[in-house]
Amino acid sequence: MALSNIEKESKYIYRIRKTGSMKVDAVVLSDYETIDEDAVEQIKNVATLPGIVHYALAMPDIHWGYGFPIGGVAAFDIEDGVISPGGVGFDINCGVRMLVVEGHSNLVKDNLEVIIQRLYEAIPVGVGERSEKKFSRKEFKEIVEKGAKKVIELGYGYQDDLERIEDFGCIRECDFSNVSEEAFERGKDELGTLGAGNHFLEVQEVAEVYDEEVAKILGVEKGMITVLIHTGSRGFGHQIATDYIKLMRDNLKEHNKNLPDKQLINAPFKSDWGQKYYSAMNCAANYAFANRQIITHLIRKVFKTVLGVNVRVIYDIAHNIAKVEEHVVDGKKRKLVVHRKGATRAFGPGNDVLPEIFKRTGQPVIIPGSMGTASYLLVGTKKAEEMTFGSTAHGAGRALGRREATRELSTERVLNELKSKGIKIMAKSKKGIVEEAPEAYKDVDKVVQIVDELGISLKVAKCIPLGVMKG
DNA sequence: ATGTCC
Repeated sequence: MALSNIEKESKYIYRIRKTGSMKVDAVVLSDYETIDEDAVEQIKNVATLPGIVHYALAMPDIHWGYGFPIGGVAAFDIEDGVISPGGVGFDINCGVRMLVVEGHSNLVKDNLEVIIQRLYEAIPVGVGERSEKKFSRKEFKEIVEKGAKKVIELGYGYQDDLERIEDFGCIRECDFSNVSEEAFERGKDELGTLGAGNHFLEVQEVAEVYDEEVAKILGVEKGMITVLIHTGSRGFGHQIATDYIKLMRDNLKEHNKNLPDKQLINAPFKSDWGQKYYSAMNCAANYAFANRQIITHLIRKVFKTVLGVNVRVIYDIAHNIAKVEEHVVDGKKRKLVVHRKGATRAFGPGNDVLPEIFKRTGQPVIIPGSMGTASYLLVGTKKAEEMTFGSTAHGAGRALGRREATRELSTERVLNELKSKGIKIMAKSKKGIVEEAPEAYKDVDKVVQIVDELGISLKVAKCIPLGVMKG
């Protein structure tokens, strides 16, 4: 790979010194072999944006995305910095929630086929798939302004679930009046649906525990059955991203005239357009928290009905979002707009925003693997707060583009490989199976090893898949 | 990711 101007700073830390219009350095946390040149070009572009602070960062799962790379973290000064839809991603608050099933694991294993089947029947999955449940416009507004809390009030889950969700499942700086009618129309029938692409629902087993004490506090033990939900804000968030990319393009021509890449379209955070996008984006973030909450409720119903067992929430994280946070930069506390696109918040022990239960451990971090590979539960660290604006990786990261994967892999082979590992799969589309094949992704074990070794999040447990459901 | 192009 011909990466120019990249310096090895230490193991897994590579720095690209600022040149040209870059305002800060770019830093890539990865092993050299897997760094993709196009994605490095993107992180260098991000470093040119107004008000960027300290450095533009890339996590070990970095790969090419719309404008900003996926696996990217960029923090902007709240006063003279910007907010960019491309720095959040189209699937606003795409994220992961981990659940644990109470009762003996063999009960689930012996009934796996029926459990997967029932989950498949209970949770709408696939492109454009609608929910049976219809919410009124008034309810919908409250859901996108109050997030998981509102759907819990409507009967989808328990009050206790809330402290097990990042930001308690609600981002307050939101305003439904900044959401288009079209976004509402697309979103109103999709609450409680999984979607397609890399979204999935997986039944897993805790195969290994690296830190017994922390695992116990988080609520997992070796041998337990977990369920992982990976989904986001569906057509609702997608439409909000689309709307504001266009609005910023039409209304902020002068501000955006010197962009190295049109896809980096952005607005000054404190400007009208910046605030409008921020408040609409947060509606989508709340929608996604509510979506994962409703899906949790549907999963609980299946496990209760089929096996008579309860399901608890371990944690729910966002990995496509921009947030206002306080961080210490060069010894000074500053208010920043932190963009995490394919990156997970990883706040450490003692952080003020965490609930009591996680004050000792740091916040739980969930890093899912690709279909048929392991997923990890970790905790955030002080080191992440010092080094990465409190961030870590979000997954395996694509190695092959969707088109490449479709060309190079066969559905049959992917299915046979899953079968040979004893993994049950229910999938809506054949196309999805090849696009999401393990071979299309980097090695999640390696990504997790790197973030753990860097100390920006620490391994707690590893879960291996038993059954998976996909769009 | 996505009513896989307005």
